[in-house]
Amino acid sequence: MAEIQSPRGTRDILPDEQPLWQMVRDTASYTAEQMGFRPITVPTYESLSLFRRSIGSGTDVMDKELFLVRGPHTEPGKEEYALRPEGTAGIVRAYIEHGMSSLPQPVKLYSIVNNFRYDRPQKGRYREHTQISIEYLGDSSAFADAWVIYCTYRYLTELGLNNLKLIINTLGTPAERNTYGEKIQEVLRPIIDSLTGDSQTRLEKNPLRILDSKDANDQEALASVPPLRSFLGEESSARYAEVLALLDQWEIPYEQNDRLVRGLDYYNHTAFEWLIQGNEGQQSSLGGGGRYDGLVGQLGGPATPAVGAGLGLERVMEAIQAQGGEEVEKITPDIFVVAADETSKKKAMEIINLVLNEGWSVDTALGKDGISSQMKSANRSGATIALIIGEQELSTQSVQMKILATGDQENITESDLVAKLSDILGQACDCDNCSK
RNA sequence: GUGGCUGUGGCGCAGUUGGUAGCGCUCCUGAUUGUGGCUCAGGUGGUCGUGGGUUCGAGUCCCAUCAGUCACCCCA
Repeated sequence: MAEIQSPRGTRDILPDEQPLWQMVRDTASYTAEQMGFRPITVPTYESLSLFRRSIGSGTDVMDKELFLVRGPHTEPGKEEYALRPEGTAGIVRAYIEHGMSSLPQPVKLYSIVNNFRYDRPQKGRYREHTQISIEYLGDSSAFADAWVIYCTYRYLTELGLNNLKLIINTLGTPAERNTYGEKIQEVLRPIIDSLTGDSQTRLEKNPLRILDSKDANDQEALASVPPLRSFLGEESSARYAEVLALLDQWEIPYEQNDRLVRGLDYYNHTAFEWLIQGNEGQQSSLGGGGRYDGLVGQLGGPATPAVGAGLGLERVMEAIQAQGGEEVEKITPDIFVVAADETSKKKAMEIINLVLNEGWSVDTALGKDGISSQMKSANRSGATIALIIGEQELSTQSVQMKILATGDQENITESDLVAKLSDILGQACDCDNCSK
């Protein structure tokens, strides 16, 4: 055990995992941009008050999971910052600060953000995790909701994930939400003693959150609470129906769930969550989102309707791994250059320069002496071709070209080298994204 | 924040009733001073998570602590 370890709840993604990790990230960016979302980068930490005003106290994220940031001379209560626990608040802050409300609406933004929550770590739950956060601002239509969901759907299916499940609900307008909250209080207050401690606290602070309690007694008590749907006005019901109809048209399967509330306070109308089925543990949620029409206004901007989503990229990666899917090839060099002795190393360095300029990837172990150990390195590097240079080659202006997989070797004059390498590497590599 | 289980070389593991810390893989060297994979031989690497305690003696027993993991809570 090393003396110094990575901080609790953080993890390293090592070189072997990087091809998959980068593919997960790149596909996220690609899908978002393909669907009109433009990239934005915002700071890793923001004013504490930003999160206080957006996420809302009474949520776990604010009450017990925030990483606070202070300067060495910060007076209490002044200049307080926090590492972001989620991406939306910072992006909305930037939208307001840079006057994006006077851009043509809607404004569609996305960002890949690392988020921090001071949770107790567990499989699939880290104190630092990465999300793609997509935000569709300035459009109140049901179509915007569907577009955001469609984007997340396309992303997840593009990665080859099956066993996906979309659950969806509507929370109605803030007024309808409040009315419903009061109804919950009215029904549950007389039997408050039968609820869990958490639910008792929530009954006063945030009654809707009781809905997704997993406790059997809580669920039993909730049976006598009418569904939220029965409190919706005609407009809200019609809006919800329209969202569902749009999902049907894109053939996105979903499951309605009256109890889906989500942990952040700013949602209204549509709320949704993506689950991965199979590992029915608690960490089956890949992410989710919803409409947050009040948020821009709450943060001091002009009243602006908006909808967004966030997906946890570590969980997406783990879901791919769990499916055993998506072979991502290890990154290996095209060419490995070997020099037999000191004088050959100079020529080897020229050759390296030449083939790098041609765009091939190169590795070498010129720090090692001896052809044998260099060839060993060449083999382990996974290179397609080894180029070997020694006294004989120097005197004949040539190199030995060896195909490592077969062991075939031939002597090539330097002037033919590039053409010959093109032949072989052109055949050997048929991927789209390599440098050739 | 609550509860269960687990911490032994880089990785995966063994270690009997307390009595000199081991194996496999990896890594390094050599057989093979102009050619890798296979094979064989040798070698590096551990104050047994950390700190106390019991004992003549602790990887092993006790306590604490840290970390991992699982389940709550909640989320991504």
